[in-house]
Amino acid sequence: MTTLLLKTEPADYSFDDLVHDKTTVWDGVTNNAALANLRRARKGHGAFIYHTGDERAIVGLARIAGDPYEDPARPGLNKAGEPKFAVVGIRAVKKAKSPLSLGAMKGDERFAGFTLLRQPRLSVMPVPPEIDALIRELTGL
DNA sequence: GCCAACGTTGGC
DNA sequence: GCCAACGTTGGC
Repeated sequence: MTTLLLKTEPADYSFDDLVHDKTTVWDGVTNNAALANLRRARKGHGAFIYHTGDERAIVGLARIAGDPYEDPARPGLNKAGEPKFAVVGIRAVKKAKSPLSLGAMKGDERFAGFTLLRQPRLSVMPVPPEIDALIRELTGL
């Protein structure tokens, strides 16, 4: 059971939008490392939603609604002849009682080494179990 | 296959 | 608005 963290610019698509829609297809990921992480999602896994831009905080929890699949809108193949782009359906679970800000994570040594703090621009990443537990504790999710 | 130039993300 | 950190593209 691997939890993911998904970044989104709230002006483009926010957690509140997801709550309103109930489900959505998480598409538009182009970076190969992010796509590799996205493909590791499995139905039922959790996914924290992180707002970039002015908010810079984990704001809610979603659930993977089904296994990832090829993006029908971008039917390209990679060099290995496999689908280049993948998407995954997610479902809103709960909004965080208290959003967990990037600053708070940076100031908490228990988050040291977390990919979110180390790898800028990566929009999809796995959340290790101990970080997962910490985020749930601090956000009330 | 290398690498310079360019584009994008996203924090500051 | 700036810029660091990457990724991508294209010339060679």
